[in-house]
Amino acid sequence: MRTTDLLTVGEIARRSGFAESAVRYYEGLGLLSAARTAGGQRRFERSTLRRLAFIRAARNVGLSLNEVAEALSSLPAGRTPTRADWSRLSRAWRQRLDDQIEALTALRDGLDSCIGCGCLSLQRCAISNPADIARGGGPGAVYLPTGLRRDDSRLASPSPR
Amino acid sequence: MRTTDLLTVGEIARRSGFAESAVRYYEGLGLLSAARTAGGQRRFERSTLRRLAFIRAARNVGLSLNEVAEALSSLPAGRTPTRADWSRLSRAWRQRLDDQIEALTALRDGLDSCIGCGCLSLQRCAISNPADIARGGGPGAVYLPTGLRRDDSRLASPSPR
DNA sequence: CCCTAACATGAAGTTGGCTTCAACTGTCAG
DNA sequence: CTGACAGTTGAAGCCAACTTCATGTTAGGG
Repeated sequence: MRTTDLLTVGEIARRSGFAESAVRYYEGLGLLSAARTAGGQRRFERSTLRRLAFIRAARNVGLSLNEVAEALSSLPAGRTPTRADWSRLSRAWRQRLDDQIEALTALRDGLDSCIGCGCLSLQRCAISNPADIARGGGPGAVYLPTGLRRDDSRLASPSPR
Repeated sequence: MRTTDLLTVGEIARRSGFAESAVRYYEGLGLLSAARTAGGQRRFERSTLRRLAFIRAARNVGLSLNEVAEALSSLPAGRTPTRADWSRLSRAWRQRLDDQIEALTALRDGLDSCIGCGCLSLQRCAISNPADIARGGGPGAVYLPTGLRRDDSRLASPSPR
């Protein structure tokens, strides 16, 4: 360790696998916090690496940075998160993964019948219209979890500003 | 049917659930083709609806429009696609769904050990670093199928155009 | 023949998630 | 103390996938 055990943005980037620009970007968004030297340079605590691991994992399962921020906000701001803190978050993810797997499995099983009929019917095809929910009356398809959903949510609500 | 059985962009939009702007956009990308009236207005064949169903389904399973275009290019340009044509595409999707499900399941199973240890270790955590492949030597995580991958692929290859 | 809803085009805007750039400034081994 | 390397900021750029807008044209029922 140098004078302290704090890490520069470069070290953080190298060790986490994120680009420096991404690390700075995340700090700007408040996903990370950093002390500053007298000269204004960032100095990250070691636990930042764990936070970044969390972020990467969250992105891998399809969470947006907003969702990540929300999840991270449940972690203690000051103290280093305990094992229990991380466990709580992990459990929430497990749910999300279960949801995604379930959605995809349903899609796949629906697809089997598509292959059988060669249809891709707008009205009935399970994959184009997951679980027949999409146009079932609600305001747009809401079957897939957000991370997997790519349908007319934008079309349905034109300007989500 | 009016004079012919061709559909205007408005009708296509209404029946497919896509916005008119999206339909025009897709035509611009070459995902759809349209005849033109003497006055320059688009007239779509009925099979366009099926094509759009395909597009929506593809988006739902995480394909980009580029990938959709690639898939669609395997369809006959002129004639109306046969049931066998669609079946072939559907089967390819089934593979993709299988891949996605497998990736997520692996992630989830890895997560179980995370919950056990509360770790989120950069080196070992299965969810942040799926299947311990990510930093195994290659240039970035390549475990998840493209549609689910949200890691440093961009960092690894800055401008994937 | 007229009127209006529907259509056309191209440019610009939007969102999320970063990257790149320019122009400086800080850090620290030697 | 100095020189090279690492760090700083804000603004701008980029990509996908569309949407929105302004302005002008067409289709077709009455």
